Amino acid sequence: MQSDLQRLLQLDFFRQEGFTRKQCSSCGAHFWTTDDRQELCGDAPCVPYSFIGSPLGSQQHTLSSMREAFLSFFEERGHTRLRRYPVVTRWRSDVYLTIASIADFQPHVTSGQVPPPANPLVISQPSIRLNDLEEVGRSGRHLTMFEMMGHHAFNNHGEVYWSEETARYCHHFLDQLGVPAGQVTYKEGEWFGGGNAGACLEVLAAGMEVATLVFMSLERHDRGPYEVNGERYREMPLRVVDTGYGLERLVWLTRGSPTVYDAIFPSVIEFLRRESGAGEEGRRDIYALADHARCLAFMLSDGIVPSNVEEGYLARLLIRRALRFLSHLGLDLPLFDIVDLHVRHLGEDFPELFEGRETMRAMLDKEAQKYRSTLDKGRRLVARYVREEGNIPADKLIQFYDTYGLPPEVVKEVAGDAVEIPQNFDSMVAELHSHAAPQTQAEETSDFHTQLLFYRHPYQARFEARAVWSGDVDGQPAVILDRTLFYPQGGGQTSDLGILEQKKVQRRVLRAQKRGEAVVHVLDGPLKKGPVTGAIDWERRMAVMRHHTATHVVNAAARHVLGGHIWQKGSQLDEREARLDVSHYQRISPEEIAQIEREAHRMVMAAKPVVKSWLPRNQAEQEYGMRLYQGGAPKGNLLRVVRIPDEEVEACGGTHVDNTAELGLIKIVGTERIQDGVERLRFKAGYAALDHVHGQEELLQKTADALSVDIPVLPDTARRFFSEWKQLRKQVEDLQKMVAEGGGASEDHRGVRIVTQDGLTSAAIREITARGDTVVVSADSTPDAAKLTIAASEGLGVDCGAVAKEVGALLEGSGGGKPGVAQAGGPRVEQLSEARERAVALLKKQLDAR
RNA sequence: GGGCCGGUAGAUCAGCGGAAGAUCGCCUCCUUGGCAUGGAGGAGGCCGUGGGUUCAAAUCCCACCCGGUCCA
Repeated sequence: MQSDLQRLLQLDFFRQEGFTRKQCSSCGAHFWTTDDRQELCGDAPCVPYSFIGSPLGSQQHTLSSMREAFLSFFEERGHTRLRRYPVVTRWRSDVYLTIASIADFQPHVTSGQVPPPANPLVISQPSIRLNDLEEVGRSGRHLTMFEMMGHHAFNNHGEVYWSEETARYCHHFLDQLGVPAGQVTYKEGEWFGGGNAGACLEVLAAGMEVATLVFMSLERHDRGPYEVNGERYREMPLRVVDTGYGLERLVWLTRGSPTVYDAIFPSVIEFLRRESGAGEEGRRDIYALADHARCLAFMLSDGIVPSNVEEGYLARLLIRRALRFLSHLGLDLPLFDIVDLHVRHLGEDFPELFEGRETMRAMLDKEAQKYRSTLDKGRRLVARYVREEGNIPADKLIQFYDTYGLPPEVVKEVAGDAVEIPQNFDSMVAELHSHAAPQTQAEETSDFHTQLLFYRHPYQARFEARAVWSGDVDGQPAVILDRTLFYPQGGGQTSDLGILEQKKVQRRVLRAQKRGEAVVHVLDGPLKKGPVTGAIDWERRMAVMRHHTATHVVNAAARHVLGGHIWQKGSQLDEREARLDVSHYQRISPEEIAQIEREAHRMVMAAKPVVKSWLPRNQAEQEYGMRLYQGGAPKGNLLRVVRIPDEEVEACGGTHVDNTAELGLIKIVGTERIQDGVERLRFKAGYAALDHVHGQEELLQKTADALSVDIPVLPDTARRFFSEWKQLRKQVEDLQKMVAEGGGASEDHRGVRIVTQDGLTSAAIREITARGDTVVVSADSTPDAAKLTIAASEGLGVDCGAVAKEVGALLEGSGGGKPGVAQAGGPRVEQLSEARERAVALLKKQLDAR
């Protein structure tokens, strides 16, 4: 370890409390202990758990009592208690799930951009880590979801507290729990993650790590003087106390049960044991199932929708694992029932879990149903493969997994000895997907700053400004202005178009785009530095503003109609149309679309103001919650908040109308499924919506005209025409058979009937030849192509293919087929009758030659 | 976001350049006192949509729509 970092851990506190610094005789790590005889660091694997069967502490805790003990301990010592954050990270885009309490404050607070919501603060943060998934249930201590209790101090301008106080708090807290000081060791270490690093103390009690005290003081820098885990770091101005106490582990410590699962949700374990009747062999499945269900309770109620992408995929992964455990245990009950056990249990401390329970049930049922059909389909596939091909090679096994989602164990169930699962299956799958990491685009910067006039003056179309830079962008002339009304492309909203004028020279603005703090206007001709007059295409801007406000309205309407799990997953809008992608677990039905439209119009007709304001991030979050982050994770401390009172609040940088009444009409024109779990709503507002309705009416009218009926009877008429068409097609075939049987155009040749009848369908031809001893020649033509079908009953010894080949040449085309049936064709329509005669002649010749 | 797979009768699927098939289900009749079963016959297909290649496309190519699946 770096000596500078190490020095930080040589605390006066340790000396005052009678700790001595030792080096572990097993792993070599330095640690602090009050027990002179202690030679080992106290961490796994050097030391085994010693609390199982002999718990530590003065009382046995529950999750609830331990959490409260921790939070109030720090509250009493000047910390502000914060509510938990969601387990899905709406406020940041670099990770999907909240993996630690400090994740709540990254990157905005830890980078110093945003002040902490309180300082110092204490929180118990439900956190999800899926990296040791296969250990869950097996090891007795791994959990997919756990609460990380943390007290944090952000030492920016003034010092709040640092390592001495942090260690002291920890010591006192453990003391208050009744954990004897002699059982606790503090192991020195270094910590890194999320671009930061620092020294840390691992707090070990009875062989288990119960907390980590991190002193985050470094940030990544290419030429920094520190090296941690192979990366360079330098000191940063903000020093952060980042502590993480494992709630579940502390509870376990005070209960001394065989596993952490028995300690924290005994009633769920008990239920599963009773229902499944499983003994020792079902232990692992029961533990893992109970764990996964608890994790899912948080994931789903925090708004994750199972999907094949992003965090939704992680939820699906857990759901499918849980379903497999269910079936291993022979339990025939909905997964929701087990999740609900947790919800009812946890609901006292997290009442929000109760909301959206029905949605949770619907999503879980849907997933179970999907998984069942995937497995059914896969099993049939495997069974057929084994039947037809025999053994399943490794690459086929991988294909079953990768393409059809069939885990190898399921393949094994069906295939038995016909398959062998390779040891390195997982890495073979990984190999399949190894490809270059997507290149991250470097953010463009600029020395210039453009004042954005459209926020203050959203209804202004003309402005005066100065061109402060003139040059080329991607080979096109462009200028940067000191101030502009042109909205640069961003946040899903298209760029404004319009005109820039300078001394009678007019240039069209082809697009405006952001470059750092500047707005670059790309032009159809060059302009010089100096004063310019600008005018944006006002009708277009107004249409865009309508679409943007309509997007917020539709988002709120969709949430009202479909449920609280609806989150914006993206949006795109211009003057013609808006597209809003939302998280949802099934296709949106036409009825729901109608309801959403209706709900949207309720907001339009209520003529609600659209209020825009700039708020500090903490204030905005406090007033409006995480719902703000619909469009992704904005940067910086100051957020622009667009609010439709009582309906919708979003952090959004786009241009909006002042009142929902200005939207006029909102028409949803289509839905698409972008991915599993993400539905796209396409809609139009204002004149664009009206134009769309007119277009639809015109289509209807044209269709009605084509059928010479009135619009109201159109569906019936179309249905009638379609069924009549099918009926007539059948009749034609039947009549053709009858006509051909009647044999007006047939002759006998050496006991074989030769039928020449044009325009026969293939069904008729087959019928005719089925009688035996018959050959058929049937011609067909369009204005620019001629076709001849030649067919013969079985066993006549003629080769229709040869005939077709020769006749095709006559039509300047080609032909071929099987002996029993063949086609010939070509462009020479006028040669058709000659070709027909030739075909008959050739067939006769063949019959003669038999 | 990327990769792979698929869309054919009500269901499950085969066919993968030369006449749209199988199994189950459905309908009618026969066998039976009735049911299960057995037998005979029959109905049911814009071969996802739109372009293209070809004498000829369910089949090959392109685009789109719909679905499945794995990875980040």
